[in-house]
Amino acid sequence: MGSQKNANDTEVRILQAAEKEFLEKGYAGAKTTDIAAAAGVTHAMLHYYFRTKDKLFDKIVSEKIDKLVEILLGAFGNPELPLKERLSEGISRHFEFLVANPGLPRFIINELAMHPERIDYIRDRLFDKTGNVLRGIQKELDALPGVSSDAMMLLADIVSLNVFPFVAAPMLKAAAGQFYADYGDFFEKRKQENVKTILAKLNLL
Amino acid sequence: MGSQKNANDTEVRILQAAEKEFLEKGYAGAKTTDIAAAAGVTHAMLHYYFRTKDKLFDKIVSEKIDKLVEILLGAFGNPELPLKERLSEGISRHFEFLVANPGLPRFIINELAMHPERIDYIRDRLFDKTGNVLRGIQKELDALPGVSSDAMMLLADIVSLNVFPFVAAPMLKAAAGQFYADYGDFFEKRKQENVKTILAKLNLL
DNA sequence: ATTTGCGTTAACAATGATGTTAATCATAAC
DNA sequence: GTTATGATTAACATCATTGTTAACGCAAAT
Repeated sequence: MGSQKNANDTEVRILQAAEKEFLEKGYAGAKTTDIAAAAGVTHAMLHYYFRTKDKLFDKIVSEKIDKLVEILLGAFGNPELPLKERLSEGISRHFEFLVANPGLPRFIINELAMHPERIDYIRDRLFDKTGNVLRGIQKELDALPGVSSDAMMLLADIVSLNVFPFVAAPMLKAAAGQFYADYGDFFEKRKQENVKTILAKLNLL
Repeated sequence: MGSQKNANDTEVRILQAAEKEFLEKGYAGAKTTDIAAAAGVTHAMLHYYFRTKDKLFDKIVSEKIDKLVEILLGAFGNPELPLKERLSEGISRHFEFLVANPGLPRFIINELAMHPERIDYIRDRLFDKTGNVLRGIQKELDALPGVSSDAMMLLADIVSLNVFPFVAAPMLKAAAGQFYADYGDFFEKRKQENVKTILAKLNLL
């Protein structure tokens, strides 16, 4: 099958440009013409490959949700480790994933706020599996002396603490700038702090 | 000075409709015609009172930022209370403010992500004053036995824990639904949990 | 070398969104 | 009751955005 110049290369270039635009500006803020321009093609190509803006957006969303699900399961789903290591390593891995994908949480949050139906897609992929992970962690929590904790709450704690610095980056950047010379300092310290916060709560320090 | 029917009433109706639309859909997603329709007037009125979509949006953003600043200072800025009460009451007040304004955090977060310049506006109103509050809290933290903590980090912890349930509401709703009969249960428990998390971290329980 | 077929483009069509303007209406002031 | 004024509307103008289509080009297959 022949092609003029790039063929399938342009398809991925459009996808990459679309990802960047959608993550930065959201569905309504991103314009198909801008995406095409950033990909270096006419915007007709975008329609040629993906038919509509919606379909293109859908593709990005699903891909990103899958990635998110994968990392969450991977980070906390290792039942070999003792609880303390399982949690501290899980928190760190989750945080580092966010460092590598800083725009992702805000994107997902907004998408779910606009289209709550899509939560079903997440539930199907995530909660069946996390259900087991959470029940496993719950068992270990119940065995902890002097602490009554709830695995669901704990997961909410962890995700809250880890995600917030990324969704609120500009605000924290300004706030941290008053106390930290370098924003990178603040960020790195933040990861350790979150581990500390969770372990302290469980009396595991 | 005469008027046809409502006069200044329509101005506030437009503002209310605009607030709702902008909070729900963001700047790009909200349409001036929809706002006008929701306010029960022609969209020409919107331009008559506010000239442009941008100016209207600006008005909402500034108002909301002011409100946010006010609540943060009010919640944690009482130096009469001992640290433990100051924190637990601050966390609760902040959380309850969010219950009453659940869409606000996502709105502010997105606005700042799109227009980071506006952080200057926040800094001018907030950080001069929070600087003092934070330094005051820091002094008390330094006096705590066996804990080395950082007021800036502590504030980040608190805001993270409190804000996340609201920005990630659909996700948490689905997740909590697996473990809690009622989402309201989860939510109320969450407030207490956040107080507990912070106090545990400071060994104040 | 002709045909076939996908990739690509430019131009166009249609719709939607923002912003403007001239005319109308209601009310208060005189 | 006439006038003056601000509020309101309908209609319009303009521009941006999404989506389509017809023509063109390249490369491989025959």
